[in-house]
Amino acid sequence: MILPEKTVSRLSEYRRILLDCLSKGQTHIFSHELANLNHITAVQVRRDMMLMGFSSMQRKGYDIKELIGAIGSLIDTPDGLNVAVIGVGNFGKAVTGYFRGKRSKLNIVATFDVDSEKVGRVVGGVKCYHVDNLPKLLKKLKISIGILTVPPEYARSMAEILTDNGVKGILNFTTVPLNMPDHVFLEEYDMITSIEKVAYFVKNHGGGKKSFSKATDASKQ
Amino acid sequence: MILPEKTVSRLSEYRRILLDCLSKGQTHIFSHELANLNHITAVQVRRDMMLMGFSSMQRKGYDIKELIGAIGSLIDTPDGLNVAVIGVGNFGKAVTGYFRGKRSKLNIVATFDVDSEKVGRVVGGVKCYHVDNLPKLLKKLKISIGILTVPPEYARSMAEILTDNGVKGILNFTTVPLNMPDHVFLEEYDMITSIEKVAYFVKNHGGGKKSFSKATDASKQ
DNA sequence: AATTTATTGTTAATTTTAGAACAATTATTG
DNA sequence: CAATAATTGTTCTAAAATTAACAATAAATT
Ligand SMILES: NC(=O)c1ccc[n+]([C@@H]2O[C@H](COP(=O)([O-])OP(=O)(O)OC[C@H]3O[C@@H](n4cnc5c(N)ncnc54)[C@H](O)[C@@H]3O)[C@@H](O)[C@H]2O)c1
Ligand SMILES: NC(=O)c1ccc[n+]([C@@H]2O[C@H](COP(=O)([O-])OP(=O)(O)OC[C@H]3O[C@@H](n4cnc5c(N)ncnc54)[C@H](O)[C@@H]3O)[C@@H](O)[C@H]2O)c1
Repeated sequence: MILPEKTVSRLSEYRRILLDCLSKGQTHIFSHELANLNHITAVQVRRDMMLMGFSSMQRKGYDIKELIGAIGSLIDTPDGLNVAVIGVGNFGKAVTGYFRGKRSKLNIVATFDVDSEKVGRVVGGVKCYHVDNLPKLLKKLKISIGILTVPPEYARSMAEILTDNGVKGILNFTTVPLNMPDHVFLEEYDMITSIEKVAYFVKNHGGGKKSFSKATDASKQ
Repeated sequence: MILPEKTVSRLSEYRRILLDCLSKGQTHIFSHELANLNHITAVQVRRDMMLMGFSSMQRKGYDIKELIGAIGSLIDTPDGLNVAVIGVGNFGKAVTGYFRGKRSKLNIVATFDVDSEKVGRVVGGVKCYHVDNLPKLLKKLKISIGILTVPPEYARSMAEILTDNGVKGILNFTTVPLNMPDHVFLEEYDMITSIEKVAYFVKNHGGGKKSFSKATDASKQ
């Protein structure tokens, strides 16, 4: 049974927060606590738990370790997935460095570039190869996820190489919207859109979302 | 009248694409063309146009220049908004460099850090100041948007300084969810969440969104 | 051990977002 | 200039996401 995209995003966020709680020695957490830490509502948390088929001992809150495990068993692949970063300029390098070691089940196993300054070196902690080797290495290293951080004009051709060589998911940071075959999951993000959204609401609202200040479940703790 | 967040995001994306079309000498565009370039449906485009109160000469498509202007008049502030980046490590530097010059109405006027290697220098094309000067300079430079790229442990305190000194919108790239007063618009993004979403769907679906392959409006052109 | 309190799981209601359908309109064609 | 074709604006419908409401349950309190 497949979970909604929004729920999956939240599970990832829950896990980040739960790991933090765990490292501080906390063992259980109530729905409204997890909600507060994430700035969402407790109902939403409980609903997500329900969707993923997770339940707690009533009145004790959710067992943090178990919950982390449950989220992991949904998101992670037991043997991990291999990831490649294509284009390691300023942004690609920052991304690579940021990911490294963050999730043991997602391994950035190679980066690719055309720049002879980078090819053959270690960039952001990972070996950089020339893009000419991309098709070969994608298969050899069993890479199933690609992160695109090349200049916009190369986005389409690189995406094609990825999908032609077994990649099943792409995280596209270029400004070029891609059109992927149905069997490839595509996630796109452009921070210009984010900042323009902020700008719009700063301009038209003096900042601030809606005006949610209702007294519900969520205002507890 | 306030537009839905999703519509605002799309307007930003439309503008990016339209600017590209304009630079290629195109003067008009049909709803289905704009939709195809963005990989959404034509209805959605027309609906967004309706929401923003924009209309075309029927049968000629939308006037690209006019549309860009209309989007600008909604998103942009005539005199522009000033933006600050807090924390110019790998990621902050990449972000600063990426934004610079991308939108003339959003000016990154200062960056802030604690590292003496950076303070006083120009980082990513913008002067870097010591965070100690943050309160003073936020007011002096009339900064209304802050981009947070500091290490997680400083996110909360930096956000507080921002909101205490007139900032009305925050783009938070740290892994710490923030709790903002109602009058501040907050946008958060973490790429770990994005990649884990990709991982989930690669694992549970062999990639691929839903399975939308219906013959509608959108399949034209 | 009865009563109160806190918290969950779930259903129902609401809101938000997207899609389908189609009449109205304008260009193009014969 | 009538008929046809293409495209929009909008209404009506559908789906997705969120929130509210509440019964069920288990702990805590008396
Ligand atoms: N989505 C976002 O939020 C965001 C933020 C910053 C940058 N970006 C995008 O990321 C991309 C890179 O930005 P940047 O600031 O790092 O630019 P950059 O110029 O610093 O880096 C681009 C890198 O790609 C390499 N490259 C060029 N052609 C290539 C190819 N065919 N195959 C592999 N590598 C190739 C270059 O050698 C360079 O190292 C751009 O498309 C930019 O728009 C996106
Ligand atoms: N959201 C994302 O997609 C994403 C991606 C990469 C990094 N990040 C986040 O961005 C942040 C920075 O990441 P990075 O890779 O650039 O790390 P980094 O260590 O390279 O940079 C951090 C910078 O912040 C400076 N700094 C430290 N304390 C400060 C303070 N109190 N005020 C101002 N500046 C201060 C440091 O001197 C350094 O220059 C982290 O929180 C990281 O989690 C987010």
